[in-house]
Amino acid sequence: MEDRASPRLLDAERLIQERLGDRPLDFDSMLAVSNIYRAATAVRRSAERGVLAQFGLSWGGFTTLWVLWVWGEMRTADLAEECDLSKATLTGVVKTLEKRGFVERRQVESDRRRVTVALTDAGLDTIESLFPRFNRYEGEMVRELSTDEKQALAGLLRRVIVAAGQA
Amino acid sequence: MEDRASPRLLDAERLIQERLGDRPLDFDSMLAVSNIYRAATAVRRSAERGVLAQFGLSWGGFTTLWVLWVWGEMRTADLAEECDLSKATLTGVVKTLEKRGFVERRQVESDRRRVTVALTDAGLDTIESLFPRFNRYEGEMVRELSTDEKQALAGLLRRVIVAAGQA
DNA sequence: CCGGTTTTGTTTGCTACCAAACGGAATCGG
DNA sequence: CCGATTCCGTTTGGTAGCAAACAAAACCGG
Repeated sequence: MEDRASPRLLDAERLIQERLGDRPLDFDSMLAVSNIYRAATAVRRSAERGVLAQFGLSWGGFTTLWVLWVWGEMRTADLAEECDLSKATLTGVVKTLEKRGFVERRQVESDRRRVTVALTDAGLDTIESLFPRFNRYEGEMVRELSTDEKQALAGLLRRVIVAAGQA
Repeated sequence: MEDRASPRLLDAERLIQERLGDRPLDFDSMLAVSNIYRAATAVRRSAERGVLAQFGLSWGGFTTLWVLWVWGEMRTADLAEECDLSKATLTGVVKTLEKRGFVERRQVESDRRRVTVALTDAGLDTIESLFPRFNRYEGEMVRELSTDEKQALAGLLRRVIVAAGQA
């Protein structure tokens, strides 16, 4: 069965194979990995331009808002973990979100090393109105896949996430 | 069939569903998209730490070297396109690669607006010895998948790339 | 208590990434 | 030719991202 939807991508992949075909390489793994990365870039760029820009948010900023919405006020370290960012990066993202008035920092009384981050009212309003739109946009980006295929894709990726984390 | 390899990921996904389950959301699309992004981050980080750091290269720097290796000397705009980066970003990446001695810029005689980028001898040596290692590492990161599954994954992602590009 | 250790978030220094503005070079219509 | 336009790569100004160094606070053994 031919992949009618993406002749250009496949052509490029074939050309690469022609150029490197005489070497003993693992093309299946190469194409799987490079397409993961390309897809992530495409998805991020599209969402940032198509939805997030209107709210003045980057992908990382959106993710942070979303995590705080789902889980509520959180300590910095846990928030970084949940957003899949280093603590250092999170400090910067939170700084930007504070500037925009979406979140606020709170000193923890019982342990003054600690800081929690929470949504402001404006942040809550924003994520409440943004997330349904974002989710519809996600649907657009994977509209070519059936429900089964979306689930299969998520499942395959889950196994890659685990394996890459251990590699 | 349960997904034994990633209980934590699935648990987190279930918790999110519990928290948002009363809203009319498209969870299949949400999980597909977020796992694409998570997998790309995992793969990039793992490769940068496990292979590229030894050569003083970032993911973007490696990609650029690789494209130049496969396709040969290229004009800036084409190189940016092939690396899936903006021209502005590519200018910076090339600057770094020049500093490291991996590539060189060349003025085009016939059109002085144009610049080409080419591998130096050091750059060629580097990519020749690096790429086989990188490719083995790619294999490690997707080791949990069979050949068929890798190809299926690449195929599904190709369709997402196209759809996201049009969304 | 008190000195050493661990924990926690921030800062520092660097690279990467983009959009938009720019400035020099080529091209095209007249 | 020449003025307007288009083309090309870089610069500018901003956010994001990491590792490593850091400072302050808490903890712990004696």
